[in-house]
Amino acid sequence: MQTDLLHNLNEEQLAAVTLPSQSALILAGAGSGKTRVLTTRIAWLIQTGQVSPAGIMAVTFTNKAAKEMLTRLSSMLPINTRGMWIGTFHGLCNRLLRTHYKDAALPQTFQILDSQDQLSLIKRMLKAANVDDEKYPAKALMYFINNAKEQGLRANRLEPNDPIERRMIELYELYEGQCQREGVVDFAELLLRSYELLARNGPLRHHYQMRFRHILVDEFQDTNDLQYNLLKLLAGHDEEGGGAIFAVGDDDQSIYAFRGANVGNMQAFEREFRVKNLIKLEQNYRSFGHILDSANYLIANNPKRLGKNLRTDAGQGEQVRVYEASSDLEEAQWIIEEAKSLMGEGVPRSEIAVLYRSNAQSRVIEHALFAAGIPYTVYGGLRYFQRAEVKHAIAYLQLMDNPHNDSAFLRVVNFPTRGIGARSIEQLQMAADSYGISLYAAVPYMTGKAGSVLGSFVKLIEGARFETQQLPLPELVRVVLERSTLLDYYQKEKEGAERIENLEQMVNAATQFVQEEGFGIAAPAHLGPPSLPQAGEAIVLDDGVEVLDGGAPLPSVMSPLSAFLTHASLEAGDAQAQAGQDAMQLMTVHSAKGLEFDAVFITGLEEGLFPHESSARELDGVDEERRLMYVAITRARRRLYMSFTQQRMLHGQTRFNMKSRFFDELPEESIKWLSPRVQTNWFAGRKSQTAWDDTEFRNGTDNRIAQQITQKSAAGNGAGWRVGETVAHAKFGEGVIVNIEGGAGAARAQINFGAAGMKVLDLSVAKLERVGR
DNA sequence: GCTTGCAGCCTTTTT
DNA sequence: GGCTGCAAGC
Repeated sequence: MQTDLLHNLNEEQLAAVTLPSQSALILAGAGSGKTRVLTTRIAWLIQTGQVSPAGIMAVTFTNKAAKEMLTRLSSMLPINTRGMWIGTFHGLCNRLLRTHYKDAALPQTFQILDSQDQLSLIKRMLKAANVDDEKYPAKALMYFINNAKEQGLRANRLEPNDPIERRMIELYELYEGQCQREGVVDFAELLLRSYELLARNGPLRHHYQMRFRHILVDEFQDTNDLQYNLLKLLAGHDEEGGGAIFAVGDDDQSIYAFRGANVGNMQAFEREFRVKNLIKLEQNYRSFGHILDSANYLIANNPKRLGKNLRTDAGQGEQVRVYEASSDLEEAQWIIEEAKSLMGEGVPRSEIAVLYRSNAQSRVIEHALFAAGIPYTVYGGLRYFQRAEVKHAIAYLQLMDNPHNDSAFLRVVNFPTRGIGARSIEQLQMAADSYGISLYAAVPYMTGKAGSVLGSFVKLIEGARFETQQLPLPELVRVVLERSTLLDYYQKEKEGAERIENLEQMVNAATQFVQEEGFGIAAPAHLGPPSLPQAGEAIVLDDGVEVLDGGAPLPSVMSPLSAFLTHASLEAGDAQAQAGQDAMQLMTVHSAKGLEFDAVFITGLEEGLFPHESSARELDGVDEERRLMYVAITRARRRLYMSFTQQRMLHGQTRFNMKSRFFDELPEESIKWLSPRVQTNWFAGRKSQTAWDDTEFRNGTDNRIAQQITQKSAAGNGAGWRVGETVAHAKFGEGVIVNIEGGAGAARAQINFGAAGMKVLDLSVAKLERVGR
């Protein structure tokens, strides 16, 4: 088995896997065996004795990817992978901070806020500080804070440009204080704290630099600046004797710039680490020729690429089938017809995927599938650990582990109701504020009825904690579910059955967690898995304090409860649970990344939707949309469908979109148009247009901008102007009327002037001319 | 303290 | 169109 390690690799893959111990960049195209190269590289390094399992760190972006890597690795090598540093950025940072919590100035039981928690903490804070939430919306502040953190900036290092920003910075500072008091940490904080810990603590940094000789990074194009800097620190980039970084990525699949990912990190890495070996994996093992040609043609329209062309030995295969529907309903109907015939040809339902740009598009398709009685799964719904009832139960557990978590306190102090109203909480909040302590700690200062009711809540928590001290985690969870009366509460609810089920599922989740992480296994967990070199090596820090090396498995640094709570925040529980059911797959293009299917439908290929209208406003926005389209195309193995529609209901309005510009960027010979030449009588006065006849796109002034025409009954409105009509304005040039509002006489028109932007003009004042077409 | 109704929201997503 | 969050009313 082990000798076969390098057997089935192609030349490029082999070269990448067996590179010398230097930093390297692997440009891995879609379907080129990227994960395979990563895992084989790790196995090869270990097998050839270049490094021990403890000397490897491998970072991914999702838990799923990390799990996949671990599974494949253990099938390649007879080693116990538990305790190896393979995980997500956040997971590994958590591990580091748990081990060195004192040096990171965190309480031992610090808890992790997910985005929901973070937002509600900010809202609560803004309210308490009497901040005008019109002027400083919680979401905007959250965005501001996360953004700053992702650039490695604390409040005291930010320079305000205006009074608003000055206030934002103050609020950022206030937020940090609140988190510190509560002993909670948001996602970005996990990374920033880790970065600061290593940056400030020389011996600790040095220790990890010496330990991790090989750092492997998956999806490198998705790293943000903070992550990149953390990697630089760990690899000892500026210092002597640093380790090697093996970065794998694909600039063409960078689709997360909107959340801070910086593709530029790839070039920066190449430059800063003086990468000698840039290897391209261009052999594709997934798709047939016409599909790959389409992807290659399309992406060639992007400037600023590192450059790469996928090829296949599989032959041309079938052409890409394109369909123009008359409406979104009809588009859905067509998908079903085609899917049925695919199933008739023996394609399993789970091998048929329907992709769309935004979640809102799924509804119509779901309706149609439901009516047709075809089983389907929608990805991207509410995840297990985010469900309200589960969050409630988690909050009880959080309070037992860290009572100063105010968010958890507020969530359940009166749920199920126990007569603690808004007024009591207000008083409690005041007491807490005046002493600068948590709500929980402030309870003893309360008097009267409120005092006694709150007191009994505290007793409930303390009692549960005492009672469960010696119990294994799953038992503990069960006891808490009962003592909190959550189960009773939902038993009485009419619609509570599913919630009860979810709560009981928590006991199972705890059982599974304990098994997987090795809590409560007969052999003392702190000794680590047998095949791993002793990971709990002691490090002596500056202050003479000895700490364990962070490579120690979780059971030696955390209580089962703390660890379980961490797991709940870091791993939203992708328990889509419907596994086993053979169902068609519905998802956004974003969530399809990394997956593949025999047949793929890319739907809603319309200007304004895909590329999305908001992308026009962003720098290089359309390029990112094109990469998104590239990702979508390369999901398909054998058959690819694309569709667009003349008319679509979105946000309660009917929109008439042009077909996507991306169609113009595909190779003609790879495309097969399925729809007949449909006459599209959008509105009188406009030449009817054939769907795929490009001449109008190419010759028109710029019809691409003339999108999204909102249908309104324009008749009788504003001096006979019609929605959709092309007009000319002395200053703004040519534009298309997008909307008309107000009655006759006081009518205004919203007009898209393309380059000059969207304007609202008063029709009785503006001098407009009709442009005959 | 709970239910009801209305205004405002709406790109993509993981941790 | 449909969901969420908040305020008014019972």
